[in-house]
Amino acid sequence: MRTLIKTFKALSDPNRIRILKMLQVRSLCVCEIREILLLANSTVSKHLTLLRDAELILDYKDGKWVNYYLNTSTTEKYVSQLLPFIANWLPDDKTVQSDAQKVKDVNRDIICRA
Amino acid sequence: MRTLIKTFKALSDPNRIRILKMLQVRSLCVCEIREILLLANSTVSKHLTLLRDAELILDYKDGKWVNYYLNTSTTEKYVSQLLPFIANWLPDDKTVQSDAQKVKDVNRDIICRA
DNA sequence: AAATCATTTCGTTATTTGGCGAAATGTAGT
DNA sequence: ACTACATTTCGCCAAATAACGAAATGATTT
Repeated sequence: MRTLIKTFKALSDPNRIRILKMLQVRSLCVCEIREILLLANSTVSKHLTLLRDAELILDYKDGKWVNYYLNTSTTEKYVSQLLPFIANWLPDDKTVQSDAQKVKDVNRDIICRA
Repeated sequence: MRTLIKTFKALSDPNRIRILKMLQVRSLCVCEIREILLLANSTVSKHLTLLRDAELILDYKDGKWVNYYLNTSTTEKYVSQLLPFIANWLPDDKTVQSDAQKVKDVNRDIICRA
């Protein structure tokens, strides 16, 4: 039960859903996400920690950057069943569409100097 | 997006999940649920309102009782896809199992006099 | 080793959430 | 009409959540 609730709570915030939908396009670092969501770095970092605790995402270090990506190969039952649904949801959401375009356009080396 | 978040928020509370799992056994009135969850009537009513707003459950009046039941025929995309999963989840949860037994044993005419 | 820069952690604040009891509402049966 | 009783609504409180900026951490490059 605790795990299930943790999973649903992780999915209960629009900014975290936007993050998951952005990660469908490609893996991202904190400052790229910050730039698109227009939140503070610390806020984005917190959201990512929450998503990782729920096993919805994973990360790996790449130099000074931390890349976050969807945990599509998780052994966690709820995540493995929910992620495919989320991948197919919100195809017509304007914010999600705009986020996806920004993910394609964003250049980490320029953006993250801010 | 708003609808999706509302759905996930409705599913993000253990007492509301317990209610949904109990409703898998049969439809229930507020005081039966109150008796099993050991919460105040007003609290149960609030949870039920939230679940109904998310279209996860429906209700109908039966005399002085209001019967709540799972909205298995909803047209709402998220609910129609999530409810079947929830129905199959938590089969080994002790609380959920105990709740299910209590649902079978509970007699509305005795319980609701309290 | 020092400087730079991405990220995380910490402390604070405003809002939301889940809980209660009391009062209001609605229905059934006398 | 009155009473009984299930449910809902209201007002309140405590805990959880999402946000920020500032300070701490970790890694790369000079």
